[in-house]
Amino acid sequence: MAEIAIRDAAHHEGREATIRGWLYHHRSSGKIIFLVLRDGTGLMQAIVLRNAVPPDVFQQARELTQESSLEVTGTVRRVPEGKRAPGGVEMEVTDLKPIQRVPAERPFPISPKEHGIEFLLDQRHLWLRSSRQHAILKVRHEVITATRNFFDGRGFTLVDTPIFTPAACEGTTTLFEVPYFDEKAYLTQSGQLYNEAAAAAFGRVYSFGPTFRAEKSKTRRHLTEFWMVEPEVAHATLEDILVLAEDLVSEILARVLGNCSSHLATLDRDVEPLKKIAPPFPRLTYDEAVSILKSKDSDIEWGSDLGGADETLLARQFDRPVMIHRYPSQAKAFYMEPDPLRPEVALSADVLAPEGYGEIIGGGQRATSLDFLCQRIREHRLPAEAFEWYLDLRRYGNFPHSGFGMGIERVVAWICGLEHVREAIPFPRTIYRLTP
RNA sequence: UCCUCAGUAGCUCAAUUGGCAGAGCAUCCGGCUGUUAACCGGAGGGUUGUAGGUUCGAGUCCUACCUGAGGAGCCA
Repeated sequence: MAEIAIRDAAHHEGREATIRGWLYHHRSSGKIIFLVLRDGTGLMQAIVLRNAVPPDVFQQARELTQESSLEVTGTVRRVPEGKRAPGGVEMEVTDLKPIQRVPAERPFPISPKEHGIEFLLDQRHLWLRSSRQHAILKVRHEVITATRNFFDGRGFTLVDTPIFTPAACEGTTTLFEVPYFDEKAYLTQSGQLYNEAAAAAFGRVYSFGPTFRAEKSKTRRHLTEFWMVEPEVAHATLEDILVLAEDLVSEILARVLGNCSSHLATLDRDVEPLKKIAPPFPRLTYDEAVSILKSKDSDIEWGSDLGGADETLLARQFDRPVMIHRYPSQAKAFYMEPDPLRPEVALSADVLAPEGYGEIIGGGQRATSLDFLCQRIREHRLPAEAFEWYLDLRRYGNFPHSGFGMGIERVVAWICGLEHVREAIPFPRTIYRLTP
């Protein structure tokens, strides 16, 4: 007897097979019971007929509750003409063994009806089983795989950066402070500075891992813990990494569209806008962006960062991600290289996703001058001693280099068409949520 | 930190001007051989977020607090 995955059920048409999984839905109609099974690879309907199975099997099928775990054996067959079932094939059950029956006194909390977001987030450990959450996290997996393949295929070395850090990478945002024996440590908010050290050792590197920001942000685009991929390229200019960024985003889209069409359909995602994502992406200077925004009645002033509404307004002008470059230095991190032609702007860039999903990438060319960096560290009131090792990179074989960071959850939220990034990570952490 | 909104059954929500605490789903019992968030009949299920106040009477009005959601600022 073959034990099969639901994903492969169509290849077993006309044969007996066993499936191990969970009961997603069930409907009973007197002498016929419909069980919708879930095994992590898909959904399949199983049919139990009263006059075709032993009485105890029929009775056990009748008593099954939602999300009970079970093993079902039967004949795989095409769904009869005029009937519907997920996947096009169904199983006529010959035998059925409950592994654990969910007790009726304490049924599975997420019934197939509407629920509020607070309840669903409290039940996140169980909510993951729903077909919508399953589809989102499968897309997330493809986004991550595409990202790693992209860099691995271009000669990049994965270099893991520390999560405990001694000080801010960018003093502007809030850090999570944690006790570290007799001193204080902070959870990383970027692997950036360590990537620069690694780039001097390996040339082309990337880091991929969790990032923590203690920002008290309560918006659809923010988590306190999110995953970021950060490439850093020795001898690259701002223009070089803009090309890298548009190639990366385009390759991710191509892979997801190729491998996840059924998941995107589950999410009711309109894929037409996604099919247009290909290089080159439009590029705007910050100056051009500000004048476009002013012509659209934004009250932005030169020198300040773009607000969420500004980002959406700009992104709506284009059918693919838009790259805004050369921001005012005052709005950016201390390590950004000034534009030699206009020192008041930095060789920095952000990539804004279409359809109002906001900033998915931020990066730029790193400052090389030791004196300039010392001055900027003073201006930002950062603890100079914590950056001594970083300044060594300018003392020993100084080199121009550039890189960026891409937020995985924002990319997933955009591709899946989600209303909030909290669904794009298995267990979201937000300002008011630490559980489950 | 600020602004707005919301807390009533396990879940999603009603409850007229302040006047008997309700429905659907879920659960249990019964019916139905092709269901699709199945359907039909019945049953059980409540400290109305917490504390105080006004009133003959508060889910409803007032005060404080708690919890959550959406947004701003900040960011990926």
